[in-house]
Amino acid sequence: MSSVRKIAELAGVSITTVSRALNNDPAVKPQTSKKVLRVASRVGYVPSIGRRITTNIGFAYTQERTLTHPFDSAVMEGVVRGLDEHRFDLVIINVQRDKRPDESHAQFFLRKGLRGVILRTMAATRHVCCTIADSEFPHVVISEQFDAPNVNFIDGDSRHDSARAVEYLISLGHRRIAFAMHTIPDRDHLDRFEGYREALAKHQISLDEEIVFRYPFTLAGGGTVMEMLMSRGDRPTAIFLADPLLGVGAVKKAHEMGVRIPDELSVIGFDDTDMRHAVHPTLTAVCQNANQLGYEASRWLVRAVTGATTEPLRKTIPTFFEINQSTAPPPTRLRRPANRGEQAIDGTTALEQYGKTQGLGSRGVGRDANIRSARP
Amino acid sequence: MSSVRKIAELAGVSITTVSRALNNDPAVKPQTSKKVLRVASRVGYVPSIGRRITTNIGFAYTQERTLTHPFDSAVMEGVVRGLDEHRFDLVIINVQRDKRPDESHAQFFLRKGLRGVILRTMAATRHVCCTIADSEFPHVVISEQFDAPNVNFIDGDSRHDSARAVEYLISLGHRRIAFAMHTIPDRDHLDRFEGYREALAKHQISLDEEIVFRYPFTLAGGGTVMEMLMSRGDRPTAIFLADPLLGVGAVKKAHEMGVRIPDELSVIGFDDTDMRHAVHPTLTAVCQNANQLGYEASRWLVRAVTGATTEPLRKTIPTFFEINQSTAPPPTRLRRPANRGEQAIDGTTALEQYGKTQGLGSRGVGRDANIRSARP
DNA sequence: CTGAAAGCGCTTACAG
DNA sequence: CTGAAAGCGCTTACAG
Repeated sequence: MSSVRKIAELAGVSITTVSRALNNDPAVKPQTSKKVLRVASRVGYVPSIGRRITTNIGFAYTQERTLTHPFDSAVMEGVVRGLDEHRFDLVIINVQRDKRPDESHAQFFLRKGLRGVILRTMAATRHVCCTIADSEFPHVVISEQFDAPNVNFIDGDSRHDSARAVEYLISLGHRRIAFAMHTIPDRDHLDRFEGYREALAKHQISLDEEIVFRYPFTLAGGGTVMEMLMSRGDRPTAIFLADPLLGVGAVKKAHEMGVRIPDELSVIGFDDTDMRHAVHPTLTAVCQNANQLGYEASRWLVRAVTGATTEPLRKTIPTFFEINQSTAPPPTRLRRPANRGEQAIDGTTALEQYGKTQGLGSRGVGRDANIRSARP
Repeated sequence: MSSVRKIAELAGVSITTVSRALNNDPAVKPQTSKKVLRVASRVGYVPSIGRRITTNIGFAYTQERTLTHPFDSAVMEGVVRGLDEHRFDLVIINVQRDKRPDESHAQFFLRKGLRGVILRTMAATRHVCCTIADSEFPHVVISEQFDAPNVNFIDGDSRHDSARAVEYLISLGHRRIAFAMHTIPDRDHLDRFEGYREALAKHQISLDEEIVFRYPFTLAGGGTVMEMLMSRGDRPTAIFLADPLLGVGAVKKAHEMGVRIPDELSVIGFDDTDMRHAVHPTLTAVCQNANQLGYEASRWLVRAVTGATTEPLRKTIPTFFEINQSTAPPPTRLRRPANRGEQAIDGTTALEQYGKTQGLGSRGVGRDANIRSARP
């Protein structure tokens, strides 16, 4: 509903200056431009076509696009579903390609006619999200977390359940546990790494950087991880892979190499959707609902831009830990005490014991009776 | 570049009438409206914001959205990649939700400010694509084929290779071969079914509708297919699943049920991306590059709307047939003559023989030396 | 059912 | 570096 006229009024300048600021005219004094853009973002300005108003929400990456990753496609489906409720559309935009070097992000989004933007980011470009938040342009960051109070975000906290997953391996008797993550980490992968470190530290197992693998999150990447893992002299008895494609690729390669899961090697994966069920044995995994992240993000965003809410979005959705068939005690010859003063026990019994400590019967450990984490 | 003014001139009406026609004002005589809209589509009208012009291409389903299917996410990635070259953006629109009942598709797209549209459709809604083509609105249909000369499309012809795949099974000695496809078929699935029928007919094997399965294209759907298949008294020795998720889900369930692939059951899948490599054994599969379909579709479309080309798009990309480890001769007790007058032979030999008839050495049959189909 | 005219939204040459 | 004014794009009340 806000026109250049209204912004001009609020910012105390002429409509000419507003138009120039929005279009990044270098003639405008930076200070004036900044003021205008802030007002424009705040009142939710969108260039209108005649009397009509656009209903476009942007989907932007601060780094490379990863559209085909199961996480992204699930997020996008959820986003589109959330937009349905207010009849908004999703525009996939390319910031690197289209943002002019001398233009701010908010300016760029306004120029594109966007009402708001959903951001995907990685650790190295988190600061871009803060800049956007500072400009007051309506936004939600998916899958990162921020201390700055003006950044809207929604994420899944996988650290707690990652630690829990690794502790589960330790409880089964594993002491030498490998870890795999994406080459370029995002918050999620770092969280999972942090959970892994935490669990090891808690049980006085020292972290061996030699068995922390960083490969692209593809099936092939997972295959390479498995090859690297099994080629070692001091072979780990378990691995936690912090990404669905890494997990599936690793299991596939294990089959090819004749590595029996879970008899010879226990594998814990991570799942954003249902990929843990694609392989055999079904992966024990830390899971999050990526579709829900997208849905809640976009639902909040349309409500924010339509004025239906003025609350910020700062939400963390719990993940859950699901025990399936890819984990078991380590092979007997490699078994060691699980904890100080506690002898490692026969595989099935260990599994049953874990079930019992969780308040489940011995039959409760398995796919149909998932152990879901409580928040700490 | 075309304004209401120009359209008015070309259509021989006032700009008022043009505006009304574009906005679906019921006061306009249907005949006048149709004429105006045709001119608007033809000259590539887009409502402009001030002096700027939108660069949005729509992505629309004529039926339900299937965004998370590997085919769709690969297509979308390719589409976005193709748009990069001319700095266009992709808007995911929802026709069912937003198109007013009394509004034409072209009207709807124009109102949304789209320069062109990429269409995904199923067999039951093919006619919508024809209507859109008749309105002369810039479009490409992905993965269907049309006789009408004004419909632009790009598809992969999977019929030929589907027949080839089934013939390969027959050459291995299989006579009882099941088939699985999505509940609501699109052109692709029907093509694959047609290929299956063709191959059976060619070898005088009668088609048994009892072993033609129709389930949703999900992992769970594939699992159900496998359960249904194995619960039969007259168990088939092979199955061709016309969808990647059906294939992966079926293999997973086979593992769970203890069905050995390919010893007890040969499985041929279909792959749009690289999912055949996600399972063990790697699926013998008919494959197409969905990413390329998307890329070529959007690349042509932006060239068409920017006037860089005036050629129509009517392209069929060949699929290819890749032999991997999920296929072998049927179990001995079930083996029957592969063809009239030709005795079935020992498994390995049959495989080698097929390799030889294809001009490959006996080592040539396998993942690293794919048999790619020539067009007929 | 159609159009001339009024009027808002936006941008841009011109003036300061 | 900024603004008043001209002017295009579009829509809509008003007239016929």
